[in-house]
Amino acid sequence: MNLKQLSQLLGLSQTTVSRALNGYPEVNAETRQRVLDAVRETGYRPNRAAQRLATGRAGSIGLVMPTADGIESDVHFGEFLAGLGDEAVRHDFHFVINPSHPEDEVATCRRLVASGNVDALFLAYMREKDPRIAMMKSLKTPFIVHGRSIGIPDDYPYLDIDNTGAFYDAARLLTQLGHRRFALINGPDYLAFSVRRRKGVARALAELGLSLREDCVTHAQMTDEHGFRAMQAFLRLEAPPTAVLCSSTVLALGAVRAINQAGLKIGADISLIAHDDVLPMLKPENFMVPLTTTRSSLRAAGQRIARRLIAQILQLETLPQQELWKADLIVRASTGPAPPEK
Amino acid sequence: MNLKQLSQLLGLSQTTVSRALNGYPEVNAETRQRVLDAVRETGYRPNRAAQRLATGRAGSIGLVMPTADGIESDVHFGEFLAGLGDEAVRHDFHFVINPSHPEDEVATCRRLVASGNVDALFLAYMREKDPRIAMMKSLKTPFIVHGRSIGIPDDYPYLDIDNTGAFYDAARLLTQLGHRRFALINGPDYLAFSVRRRKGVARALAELGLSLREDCVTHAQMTDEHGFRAMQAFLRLEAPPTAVLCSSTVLALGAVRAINQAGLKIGADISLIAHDDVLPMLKPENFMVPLTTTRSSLRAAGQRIARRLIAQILQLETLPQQELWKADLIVRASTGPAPPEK
DNA sequence: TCAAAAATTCAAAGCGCTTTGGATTTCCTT
DNA sequence: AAGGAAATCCAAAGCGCTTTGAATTTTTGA
Repeated sequence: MNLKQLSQLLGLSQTTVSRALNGYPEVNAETRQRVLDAVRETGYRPNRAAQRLATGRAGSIGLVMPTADGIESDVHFGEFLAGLGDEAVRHDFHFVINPSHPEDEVATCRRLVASGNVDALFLAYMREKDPRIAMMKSLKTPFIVHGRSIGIPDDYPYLDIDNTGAFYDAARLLTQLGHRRFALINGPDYLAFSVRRRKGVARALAELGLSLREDCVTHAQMTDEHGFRAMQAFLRLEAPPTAVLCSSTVLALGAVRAINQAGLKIGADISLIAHDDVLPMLKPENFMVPLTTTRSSLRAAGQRIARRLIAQILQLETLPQQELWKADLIVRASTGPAPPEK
Repeated sequence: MNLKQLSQLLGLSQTTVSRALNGYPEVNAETRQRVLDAVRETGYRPNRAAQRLATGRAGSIGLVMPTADGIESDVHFGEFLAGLGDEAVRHDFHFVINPSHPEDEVATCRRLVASGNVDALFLAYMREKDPRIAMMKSLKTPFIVHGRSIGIPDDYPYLDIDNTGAFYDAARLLTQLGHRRFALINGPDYLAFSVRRRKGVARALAELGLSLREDCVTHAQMTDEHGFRAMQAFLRLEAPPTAVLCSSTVLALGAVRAINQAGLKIGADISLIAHDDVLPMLKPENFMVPLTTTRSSLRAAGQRIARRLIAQILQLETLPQQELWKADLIVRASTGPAPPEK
């Protein structure tokens, strides 16, 4: 069943049927209803290839996967992709997934856009002064950044969470509980979100005239292993921290183990707050001691980004160009008053 | 630059140029060379949408992502996808990534095929008697299975590794080293590869009249955490195993930690072999004690599957319908003679 | 009531590629 | 040298949709 057959069936021209389906105003309401009914009955689905050819739109979104050591197998990536896919499938949008070496990202993006196979690009894993942004702004292809760069103006479309705010709030909760010795188990130091989270913690401490000690911060891939090692190192310090923040529940997993192993009690000897991307496989409430978290769903972000990207391509609706989501601070049992000084 | 312009430039018809580019025989070798040279010079790239419309092929591959708890964030997924993408991008193929609840996979696959948006489907996470296979065979859309089901005939296109053989070989190495008490830290029990790996170990033991004790096998998501807990449990047994097999280096990570924590020496007190998917972020040779592994690159599998899928769609070349890759057994320091009985 | 404006609808021209069915040339045989 | 086969190349017809420019019908205003 194609447009021609459908229009013959209805005794209308292809033009009218096409317009009825695509929401153009110059078509009688009654006629439109007839068309929609016929579509439902016949199960007509427009041929995407023909639409793409006629409109010049590719109907797909490009994403460049950084394929370096320690990045490509990011646990968080699958979850985000699930969100993206969820929304994209609803609009029959495709993906072009282009693996690339991280040093080559700019060129890969450029090539992908030039290929004409995508009509929007998705960017993530932002770094400081990320060169991809200037490059994309020089092209006319729409794009959205997940996260934000640092050190360049925020005048591009992005969706980010308020990392600074989230970690400020978390650290603030802990200072209010009397904690003074802090540690942060963070993501890679070249990624912008890590920088912001660190800044959030530092700010909360600065309000009390404190600062984050250099040996109480670690930066690395967000793996369980990293969490474990980092926590072990902290516990070996002269005056170990009593308040620890983790950039991911994956990191927290390792940290918790190290704490238990040291015979300390979470929420009493040590308070812990982790950032929760809402990975279904790792729920903070299922930890032995339920974790206090700053929460923001990665999957929801994926959906929203797909939605905005698609809206922009189809010029359906005007969604905000920049969004900064606040993370929820969820207090559970892993945070408690600072232990008395010995 | 489009076909028309290119052909005018060359003083040829569109037909001839098209044929020259698509490798048809009825074109003079010299003419073809002229065309190819012109393409290089002008940078002409055929419009994919037009090709798709003309040929009726969608130019994309569908993949249904299981989106259940503990599956979608599979660390191994990203790595596999990198392989797929790598090959697909070379042929301008797209992906349609369709998230789905696992109980709904069959219907989702069917819908995806019916949408006409994909001309091949990729299936993975095979279970016993997986219903998707019969369903796909009833349709005419090409598909490839990564892995194999169990309990139904192997008469569909697949790429699998010889899981039984790999784990048989691994276990055999250990029995030859004198080990008699075995344990297996495995993937989820409903997945076919887990079943096969267990079978491989059981077979090697059976040759010596031994069997795998029920309390020496665990099945769960392949996370560090699982590896750690499982190993801890084994070590608490009356007569702990001296030989342990892990279905993933991710599991081994946790297992190693548990062993170290118990003060035991890997390769002396306990021998360990893990299956290595060649995740760049987790190299077995970088473990404190380098790990003996059964190795098979997940990324290579992704590339190969994309290659076969695309070849089948374009009918380029005839690649084998069924491939069973042997895993390499790489002996490193984590395996040694069984310790003397006390 | 009639011309002008607004609301609907339509025919036809692409979008850029593949492919069918013929032309036209060139190459062999005999 | 002539007839037929083989080798090349071409014009034109789609593929199924969108969109332009115009035609037709309905409303509106004076």
